[in-house]
Amino acid sequence: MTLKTMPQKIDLNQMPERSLHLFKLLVERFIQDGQPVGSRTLARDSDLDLSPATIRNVMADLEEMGLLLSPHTSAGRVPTVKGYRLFVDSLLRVHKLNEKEIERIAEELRPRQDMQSLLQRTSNMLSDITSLAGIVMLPRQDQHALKHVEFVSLSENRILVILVINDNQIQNRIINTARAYTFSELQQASNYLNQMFAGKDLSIIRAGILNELEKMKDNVNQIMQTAIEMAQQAFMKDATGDDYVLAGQTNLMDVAELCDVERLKKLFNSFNQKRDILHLLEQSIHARGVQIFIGEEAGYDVLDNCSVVTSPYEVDGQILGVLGVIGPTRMHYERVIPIVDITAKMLGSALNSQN
Amino acid sequence: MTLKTMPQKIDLNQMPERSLHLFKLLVERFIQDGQPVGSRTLARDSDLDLSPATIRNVMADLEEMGLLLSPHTSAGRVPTVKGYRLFVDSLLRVHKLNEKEIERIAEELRPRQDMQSLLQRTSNMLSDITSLAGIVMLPRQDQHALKHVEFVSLSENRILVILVINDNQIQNRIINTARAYTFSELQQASNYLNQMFAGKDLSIIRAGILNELEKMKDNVNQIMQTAIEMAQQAFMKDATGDDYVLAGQTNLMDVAELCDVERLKKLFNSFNQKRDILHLLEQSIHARGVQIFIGEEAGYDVLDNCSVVTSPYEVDGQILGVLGVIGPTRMHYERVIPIVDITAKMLGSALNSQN
DNA sequence: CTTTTGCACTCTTGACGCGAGAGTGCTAAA
DNA sequence: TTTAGCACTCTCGCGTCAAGAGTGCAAAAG
Repeated sequence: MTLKTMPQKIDLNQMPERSLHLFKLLVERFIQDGQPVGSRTLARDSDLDLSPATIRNVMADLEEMGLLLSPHTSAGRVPTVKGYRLFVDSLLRVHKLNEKEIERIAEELRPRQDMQSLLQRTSNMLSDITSLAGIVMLPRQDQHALKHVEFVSLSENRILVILVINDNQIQNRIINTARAYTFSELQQASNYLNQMFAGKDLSIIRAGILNELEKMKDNVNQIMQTAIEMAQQAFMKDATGDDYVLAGQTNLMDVAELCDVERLKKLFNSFNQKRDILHLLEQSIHARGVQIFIGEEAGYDVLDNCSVVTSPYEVDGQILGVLGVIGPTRMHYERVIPIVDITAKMLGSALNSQN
Repeated sequence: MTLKTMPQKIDLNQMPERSLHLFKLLVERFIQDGQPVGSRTLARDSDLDLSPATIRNVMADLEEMGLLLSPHTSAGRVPTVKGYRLFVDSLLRVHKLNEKEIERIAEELRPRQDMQSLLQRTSNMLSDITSLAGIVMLPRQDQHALKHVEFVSLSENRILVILVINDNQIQNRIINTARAYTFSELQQASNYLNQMFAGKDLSIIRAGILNELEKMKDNVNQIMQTAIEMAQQAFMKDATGDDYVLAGQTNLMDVAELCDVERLKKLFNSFNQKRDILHLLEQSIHARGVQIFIGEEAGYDVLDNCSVVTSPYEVDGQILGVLGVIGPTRMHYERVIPIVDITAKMLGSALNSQN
């Protein structure tokens, strides 16, 4: 008795071929029309020539294994989270994308102005093409090689600092200074800093700056002092770009499973707070290839009835971030998975060619 | 007979004092609890000592004037759009904000890093403090005095152009060039352009550049040629910042009137498309002070059952943009109006002190 | 002339019951 | 092992019903 309730790993080889086949059919059917599917329907669908009663027996077995469950006695069955897991991991045949779709993706990911808008566009495209919500994490900031620093005086005591990082990221920061600086002072300061730090990582630069500050007590070189002071302000606080771009949230409002306003609100709120979602995305940052989170499997109860299909994207083998699609557990995985997969790859190369 | 159906202006002086009073009470009551209010309730609420029947007569009059209507025969009455109009224009007593709230606003609008984040914060604050959706239009771009231009080489044939405009806006644009430029070439080019165009408006600069291009055929000065060519690319396309920052959309999901998913979806979609909403905001850009759009009055049917309270914000008497709050028609105008009002003023001065 | 009382009427809302339909589980037969 | 038969259960839609809220109107009261 207790055995039945024990969550047990599914051993594919132990399972009758037929059961698996029927299970797959059931899941596909359910994904299609969202209704619990009953024995009769399944009997008709399957190419095997079996009576509903037989199907019922099989279904009872599958339910015992924890792959199916019925919402109530006289409804058909729906897949459980565990069922979906088995389905996507072992049963799913992924579609090939057709030429047109690939072209569409390539077109949208054409290298363009700046990274931000490329990522935005990627997210839009994902949501558009899947009719679900698209999400693209902004690149992780763990490596920032300073390419160039530049100062521009804005007013009396406000200076614009422009940092060019890794060749393709641009950061603007405004710092307030105690006194006004002349144009040439600023120029000399930036020359000095560029000479000293260009190519180095920001973390190293920070350490270096502290170092210089020490030395400075002895050294009265005005230029250096200016430069270091400004650098201090400019580099010290890290603009943590821990963030993502989300698109097509409204697509989720069509999904029948989520159409109660309370649930939607919770979901949207957690999109805004970003914390949970970021957490989830970060989990897949070191997976290689597509990863799938099903329902509240991952422990985020706002994602009940939702699945998230993710893939890291990388440039030069360096993983920069994660992108993906958020939708109902009942989504067309066979389409979504290759889309996410190919998008991640193409985004990688688009970013690469932008350098 | 036909007279009754004619939409007629309400003449306050023509209306019995008492009717107005009761009407105001009714609207306030309805705003409070969202239920159609009946004669008995209103009789209890009013300090006048009248029987429900009398109230009913008054209500019938008000309905005839088009200020009220009953959802069905045996429900109470609710204000019509016209009713709301009368209410907000003539009956409403605006609350004074208490110290704490003003402080809160001031705190959030403390001048900070860059304009973008200030506006974002303003929007968040508006939504937070009203429990509705906050919206802040990005400053109109009709005046862009070029303060400074700077070139930074990113790679072989990609150059970062930094435009500082109006002392407080920074634009980064990346342009692609046919050949690589040396550091000093870039420097000379920017010097040349700064000298020539600093302080001028972008539109004038564009004209100027075309002019120079003409002359250039004769002139073979390499520096100038480089500069003009790059400027051509950099200045020509206008980064139309026609846009806004929206916050707290999820607050609208609590609003009973909108809680059907279809309506919400439409509303959210039009937030995303931005077109309609921008249109609406632009209408109030030349109003002085707070303006209120009620329901589909303005002709945007997605805004059915919604009101938008807006106010332009300005620096040095120059109107930069519009901010406001979006909520159900049944909102606490007496609180929202002063909040929007004061926020617009404080945002103006925050932007001002940022220069 | 205004206000109130009384009353009939209308409309919503929730509860209840009912029957149809769908699907199940179990048992016994093939 | 599979199937047929059958009783059982649950949802869903529909109509009914009574309660409650609020109205409009007419006649009485002030």
